[in-house]
Amino acid sequence: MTTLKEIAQETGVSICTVSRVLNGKNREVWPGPAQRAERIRKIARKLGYRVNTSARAIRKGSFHSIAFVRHGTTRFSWYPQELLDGLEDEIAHHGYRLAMERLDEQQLTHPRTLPRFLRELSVDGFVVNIVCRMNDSLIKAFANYDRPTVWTNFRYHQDCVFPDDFGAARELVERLCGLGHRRIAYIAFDSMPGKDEEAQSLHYSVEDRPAGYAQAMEAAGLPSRVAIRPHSGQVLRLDYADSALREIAAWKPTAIIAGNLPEAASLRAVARARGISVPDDLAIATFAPDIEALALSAISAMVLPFRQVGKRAADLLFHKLNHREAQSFPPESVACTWRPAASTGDMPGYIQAAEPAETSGQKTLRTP
Amino acid sequence: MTTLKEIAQETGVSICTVSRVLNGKNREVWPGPAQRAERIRKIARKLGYRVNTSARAIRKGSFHSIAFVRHGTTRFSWYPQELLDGLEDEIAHHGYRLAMERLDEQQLTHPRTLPRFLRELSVDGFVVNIVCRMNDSLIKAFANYDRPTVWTNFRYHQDCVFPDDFGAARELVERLCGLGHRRIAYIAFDSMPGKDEEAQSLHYSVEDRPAGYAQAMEAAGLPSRVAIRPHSGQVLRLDYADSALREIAAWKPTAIIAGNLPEAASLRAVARARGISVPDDLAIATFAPDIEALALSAISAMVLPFRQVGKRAADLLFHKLNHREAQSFPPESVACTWRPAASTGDMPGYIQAAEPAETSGQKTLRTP
DNA sequence: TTGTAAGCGTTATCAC
DNA sequence: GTGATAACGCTTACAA
Repeated sequence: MTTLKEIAQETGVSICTVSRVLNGKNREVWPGPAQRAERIRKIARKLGYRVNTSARAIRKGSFHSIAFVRHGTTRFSWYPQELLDGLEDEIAHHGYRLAMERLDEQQLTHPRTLPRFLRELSVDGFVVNIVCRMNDSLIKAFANYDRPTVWTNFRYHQDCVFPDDFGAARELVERLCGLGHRRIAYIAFDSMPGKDEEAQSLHYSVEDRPAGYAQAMEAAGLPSRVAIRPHSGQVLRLDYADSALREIAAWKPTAIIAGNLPEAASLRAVARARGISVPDDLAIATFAPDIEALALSAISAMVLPFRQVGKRAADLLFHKLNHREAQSFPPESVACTWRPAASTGDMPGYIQAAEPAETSGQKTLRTP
Repeated sequence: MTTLKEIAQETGVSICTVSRVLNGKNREVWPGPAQRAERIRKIARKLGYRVNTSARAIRKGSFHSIAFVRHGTTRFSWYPQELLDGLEDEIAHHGYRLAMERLDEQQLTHPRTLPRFLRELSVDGFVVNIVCRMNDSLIKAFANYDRPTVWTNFRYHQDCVFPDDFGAARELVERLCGLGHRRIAYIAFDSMPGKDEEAQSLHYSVEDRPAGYAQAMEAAGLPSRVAIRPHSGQVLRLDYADSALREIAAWKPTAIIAGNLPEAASLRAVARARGISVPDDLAIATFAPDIEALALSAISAMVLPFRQVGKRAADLLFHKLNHREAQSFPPESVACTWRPAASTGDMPGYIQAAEPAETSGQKTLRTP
């Protein structure tokens, strides 16, 4: 690795001159020094000089590094690429770097096996992505480390940034009302009935989405109808979708809000199998990150703003870093945006290939 | 932050003694020094001492940090959490850390906007996760940086680690043969017909899986049958699944290998809608990472070993780091493992709720 | 504008 | 087993 020393020797000036020139701390108004500065830069380029960030860090007293902390158990952490994107953009803008760290279950109970990044604390702050509602011990554990911390995709009473799932559910109801829907049901496969221990490991949206739905329906003076199935880790639950749709069929809904995208996909698949056109006969709406690969044109969605969540988390972290007295901030929810279903929900190719509508018989869900 | 100096002052010994004790470089066989060492450790603990990794790095001449490089465009990178897990485990084992970095398209063409980690090169090596087959310029770009580099989930003629998709497809055929299947079709929705420019942006598995299938079928003396649909970014393509199943229905397959999990899920959904029992009437097999959430009990799969891919990538990177003369290594594919469908493929709950089988009419795919 | 010199926190060397 | 001393690469008063 090229050092300032080598460049100094090559150019015949002192080390600190090289440092100053390369950091742009000379005004370079006179021709002589300006020429010399140009020569220094040229040689630095020729030698492929890169500043040694460790040496710089040791002088500046900062690691210029933020840890992104996820849970060792996959389902206890959730972040789309977008969240990392937003985070990285903002962090890079401040000249910092993102270090991926993992926190395993037993590392919290046995401090002997603390992960390296906590043993060494070689970062300036934490962005935590542990989305389950565990007991407060974890949060207190982070409070003990003298580092600014921001929680992402997690709702708590302070220091957190998360998509406004409650507001999104409300807006979904309002949008559907605006489209003329009056009988809007809510279907989810991953809510737990009770407030038992297991429920504590669920993402806040599992509570907030149905709550937002219920509140908005009540505010609109409309009757709510909810069908819940117990959680299962499967990507498609056609059996759940089928039985949930049957459960509310007699109620004749014209729109359904699904708890998440796979659930919406399951519902759509079952609707198709029954010859119900989506969204023409039955609107399906849900919540989804803005990932191209998840595009489901027939399904309306509130788009979860994970890029902004990441960006905002970084903003708040740097604010904490620059104002060490500011110890915590109130919870921040980021608004979701409405993405209506494409009008060509059922693709011509499928319509043509589908079973003749009369064979599926069941039409109870169709609107008059 | 507590430093060695403070501990030295507190205990009344020299800085380097503290350093030695804390690094366990004293044998501590005599009682006197052993007691003193204990006292030093105690005070270090009391003061909350953490080694300054920057200072250590500057002394050791290493950043103790590996960059994980992903592409700024989401679809050009792909890594499950498992890959990161395997990588982190191995990296942490060597006392290194993982820095997340992103490479955007225009940063490659305009060197002015090089990302910080490449401008500063403050890592010891690169683990690259850019899975599209772009032109070689990117690979050459990395070769220019004097850092060991390993490519993951990417097949190339050197310096890469990836799941053995070709072998997995072969094994899928062999396993299905072992179960008595003779008419095995291959269905995929994301292969491009030609070798055009767009195809260069595809993952290697899009080629390797059908190729492995074709080779194994030929080796078994069985006729191949392939149905391909053009790529679309949607999570479910029931229309594709429907038309592809129709296309090969007359051939009367007893098993289908799907190009990936969403495709398998689409096929299963359509099979269900038609009253075809999976896997009893029609076996569906595919390729999938070992993520709990993707469990689809009725579908057989070759499990993609991403944890090992990550681990192996780290292994190879550290080998390169420790033997700087070893400039490159031949491509390494990691074997996948067979995960058969659960026998209770169609859940009783669904069967009960499903349309009566006679209404769907279409039984062409059933085996005699 | 430039050079000298000190110092950041740590580790390695080498006499003791 | 210990401690003085030097060194890692860089930044920055301060004096020239």
